[in-house]
Amino acid sequence: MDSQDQHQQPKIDQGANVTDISNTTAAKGEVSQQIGSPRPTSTRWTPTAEQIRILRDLYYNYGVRSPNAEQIQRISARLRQFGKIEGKNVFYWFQNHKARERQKKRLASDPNFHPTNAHYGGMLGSVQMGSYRSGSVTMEKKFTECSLSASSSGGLAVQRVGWAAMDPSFHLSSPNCNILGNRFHRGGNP
Amino acid sequence: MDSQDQHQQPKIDQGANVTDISNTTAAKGEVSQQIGSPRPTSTRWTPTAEQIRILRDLYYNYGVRSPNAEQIQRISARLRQFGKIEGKNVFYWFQNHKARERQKKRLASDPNFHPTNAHYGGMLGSVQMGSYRSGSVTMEKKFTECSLSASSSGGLAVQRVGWAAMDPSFHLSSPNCNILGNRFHRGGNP
DNA sequence: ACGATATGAATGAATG
DNA sequence: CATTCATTCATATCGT
Repeated sequence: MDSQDQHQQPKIDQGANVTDISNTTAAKGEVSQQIGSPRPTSTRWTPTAEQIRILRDLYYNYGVRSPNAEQIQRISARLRQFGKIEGKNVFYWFQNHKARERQKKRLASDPNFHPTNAHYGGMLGSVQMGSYRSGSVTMEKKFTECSLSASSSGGLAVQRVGWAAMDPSFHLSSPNCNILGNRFHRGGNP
Repeated sequence: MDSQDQHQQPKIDQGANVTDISNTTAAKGEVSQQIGSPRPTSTRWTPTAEQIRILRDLYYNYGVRSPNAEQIQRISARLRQFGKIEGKNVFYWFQNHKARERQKKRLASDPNFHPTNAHYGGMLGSVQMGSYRSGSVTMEKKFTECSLSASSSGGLAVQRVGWAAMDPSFHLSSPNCNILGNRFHRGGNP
């Protein structure tokens, strides 16, 4: 949310772009709206079958996981010929795809992994963080710049952890210093 | 700029999930900590509407982008009256907001020309502090002393990090006083 | 029609 | 600063 927008919800505008859906493939979840629809349906990008196919191909057959801005540009440009799409859609797609794949893996290997969006407790045992995670996981945590505001050398103090140095309360939950080490590196992604 | 980023406003309650119970991170003490809680109180900061409003105001109307430690302290102190918050939250907020605004540009459907010196006006209808980089690519001036002094002004409204609040004429002008004691490196992005 | 699920979008928190 | 990861919210879509 960057724009100073505050509006929302009942908004179903969207310029109703073309987004031609040529063939009526409708294989699976093919889009099916727009085309001069009196009601501006759809608020979010609904990938076409071709777009998904290509994205998957890039992901699985070409190992694309986190394309950079340039790649995203190229990819989205290419996919645009199959329907409306923006760079952020591609960005989110890879982001989500990777994350969910990883999540699924964790879920599979870890019997006691948080139920994410569970509708009601599925998990028992009030676990939270710390422990388990067998395999090749690294609890890697570095205390690199833990040394609060070294000095103003050069005129600009290290902005890193700037707040840590300035917050008097600073109670055991400082990010970089991370005494809690709440970050477990994801088990290598295949 | 068709992005209608929103969410998290329709529900003033916010953060409350269907099955979620008493979230309301708002103006309440809210005892965090999980400890056998049926719902592990989220560990991360969930900004209230007021807090976001103020942050955005600082960002867009006052050009605050990378507040330093003192400023972060003041800002968080001010925001604290609307809900639990720490300095790091403010720090990250600005950090993320800025980064995402930039990223959005990079992922925008149109190819940006990088940089050399062209400042590509984007979609910001807001101030976006101009470009007073006056020739020198690197003007590393620090205006740290520029801030502060406000303390008893506003009261009800935002305290506005001082300087800016004192001069009405500055409204939407150039926050030259920049809280950011920044350094313009790599002429490309403002 | 729902309810469940899949997935797009947003964003707090970190890391490099 | 930019990149990445984790979580969560919001919906489109599908199943029954």
